Amino acid sequence: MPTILDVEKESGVSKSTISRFLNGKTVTEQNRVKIEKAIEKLNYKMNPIASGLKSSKTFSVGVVLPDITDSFFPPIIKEFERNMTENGYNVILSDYGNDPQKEIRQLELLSNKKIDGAIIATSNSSGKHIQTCIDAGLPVILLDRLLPDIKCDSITVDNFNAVYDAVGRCIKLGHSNIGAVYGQYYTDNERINGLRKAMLDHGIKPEENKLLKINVQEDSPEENLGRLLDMRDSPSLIFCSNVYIGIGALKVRLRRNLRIPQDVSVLVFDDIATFPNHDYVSFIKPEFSNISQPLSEIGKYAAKLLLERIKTPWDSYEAVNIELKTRCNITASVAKLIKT
Amino acid sequence: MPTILDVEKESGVSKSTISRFLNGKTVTEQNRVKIEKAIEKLNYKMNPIASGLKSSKTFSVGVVLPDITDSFFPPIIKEFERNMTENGYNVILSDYGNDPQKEIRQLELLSNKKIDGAIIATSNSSGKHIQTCIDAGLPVILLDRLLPDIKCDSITVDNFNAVYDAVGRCIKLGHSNIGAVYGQYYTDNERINGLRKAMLDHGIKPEENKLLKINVQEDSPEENLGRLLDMRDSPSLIFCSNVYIGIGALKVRLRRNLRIPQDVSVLVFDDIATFPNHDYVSFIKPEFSNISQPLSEIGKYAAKLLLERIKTPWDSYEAVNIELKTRCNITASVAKLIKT
DNA sequence: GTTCTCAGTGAGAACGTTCTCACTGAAAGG
DNA sequence: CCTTTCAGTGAGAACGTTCTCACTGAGAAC
Repeated sequence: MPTILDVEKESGVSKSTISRFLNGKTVTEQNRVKIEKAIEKLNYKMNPIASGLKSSKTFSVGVVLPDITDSFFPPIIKEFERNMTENGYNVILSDYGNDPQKEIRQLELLSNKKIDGAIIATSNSSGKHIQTCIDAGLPVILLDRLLPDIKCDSITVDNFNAVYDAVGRCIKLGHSNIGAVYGQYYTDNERINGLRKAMLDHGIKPEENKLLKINVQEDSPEENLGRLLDMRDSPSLIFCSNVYIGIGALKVRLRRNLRIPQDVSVLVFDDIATFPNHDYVSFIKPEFSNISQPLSEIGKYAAKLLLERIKTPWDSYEAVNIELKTRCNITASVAKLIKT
Repeated sequence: MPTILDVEKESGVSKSTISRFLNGKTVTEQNRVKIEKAIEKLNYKMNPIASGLKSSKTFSVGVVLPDITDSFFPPIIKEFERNMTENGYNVILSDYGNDPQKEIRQLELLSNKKIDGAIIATSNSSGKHIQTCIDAGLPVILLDRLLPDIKCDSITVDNFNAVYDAVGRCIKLGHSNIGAVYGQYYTDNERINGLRKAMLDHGIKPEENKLLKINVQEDSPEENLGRLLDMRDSPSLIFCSNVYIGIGALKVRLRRNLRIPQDVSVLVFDDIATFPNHDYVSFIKPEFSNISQPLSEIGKYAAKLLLERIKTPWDSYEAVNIELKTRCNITASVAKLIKT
């Protein structure tokens, strides 16, 4: 492999000037020609390891996730990677398998590896490990949640307001007896609080026994949806706070042969068919009303912000939260109980 | 950040010995204690960039894919990453968006980045870019396909034999009027050839007008499945050579309200519900008979083989193909036309 | 007791860049 | 015409490791 010293010999231009040229600084026209000719002739490629040693930049960034087989992440990663690659960065993938302890270890490993930045979908409610990175000058961006006790950039969607608005629209259609099944995560919590607030602001008292919290890893969404349906005073509208529960609703619909929205109206957070090769649901009519997240956008903005942070010295910015808009699609799955 | 020289001063042991200790060579007990104490005290972490400069090892490997949002890949990547991480390697993700030209560029970028190895699901039928890497001493492992003209390790499943056997079983159940819809990829080709051979070996001449090749990006699987169903002498068994087409079959079943297997028998290559949060199909009875690929295993063996190749000097091995076994599950979706 | 072996050691070169700093010479300013 | 400026230059140090090589000294072999 030819080195910059070979190019120096071949071109007759000093390695300092060659290095400058390679890093985009201006050199005289005649030197540019000489250098380019020599590089071409030798098929010289700069060695990024040697380059990184002095500059302590690796042009690699980390992506730390709980589970890449969760359909939420691939579209985000795809767009993130595309944007980072376009800017000369590589993306290192780190799946911590939903293990909060492993998450901490993985982030530390990446940090020791001298990555230039990272995005992380954390499962720890404490952000100590993240704060450590930031303090060490490593830019980190939080994905899909906030950690109130640390100063850290984040990309989220407006879970609270999205549900607040969507449920508000359903209430205006006449629904007041509202139930929900929701999961154990940060986002589920935000969403269900949006629902509560919407009800309260419309003068409806949420019935807590109709808001069922489940552990999506352990509990069955279908079973809990069934409990709502089997109540004496069963809800006219059921909100499913994530895709797992939405799919539960789909199963219940088919199993019980439910008529939607005659028997019950349904509102789901997330898209049920996210994967291009798994869209075997959208044609079942009526589609569920849903709130869909701009997954590619999340990846895009994560890349954009991270690139900015990498450029800027660590102490000269305030942490920001980029809150992206969801898209709400109320379909025939929500009954109009009153004329509008 | 403390360096090895700080540890040298603190411990009184020379940096050579410290380096040896850090790389797992034996040092005397007393030196070990001194070094460990100094490292602990200074919170020293080895700088992998500096280390990589001399040793030209980055402990990073690449994963080059056409599309990470294809549900086929995440389970593979997950297991691959887990195994590589356990062995101290990082995984760099590179999604080339189904663009063969970009694939070549991305692999070259990774190669220039001095990764230690790579796995690639190629979309190029020529392996020139891969051969270039191998010749340069960079181990590359092919995923899910073979390239006959280059000497390269690969991990595949036994597409041909899996279909050969499965179709053979269907034929023994009495099916002889067999149709198929298949895609444009290498694997589709292997599979459909397995089908052809199975028919021929049972003395049945495949009717080529019932073996419909489609471009899964452009053509509609449903439409083509419909064409088979609408034939005067329509097949008693339809083989779908991949998950996209299998989902097409699912849609057709629901749209046309087909009775399976009374109206037609179905055999699908791949699992329809691969994603943990997308299993809203398996409960529709009868499940489609299918051939499922051991995705985690693919990731595991890819990691195993790649680690081996990284250890071994490039010219001392013969390229191998690891062909993993699929699992065939013939359900009630294939009618028994004759008593067995 | 003398030689041989060999695991363990430390000094210093090497890896291939970037960075620092002093220098050059042409253009600008007086 | 003389000073000032400043973009561009090249020599050599620096980055933090690993590698090479000559050396040590304890135990084995004779």
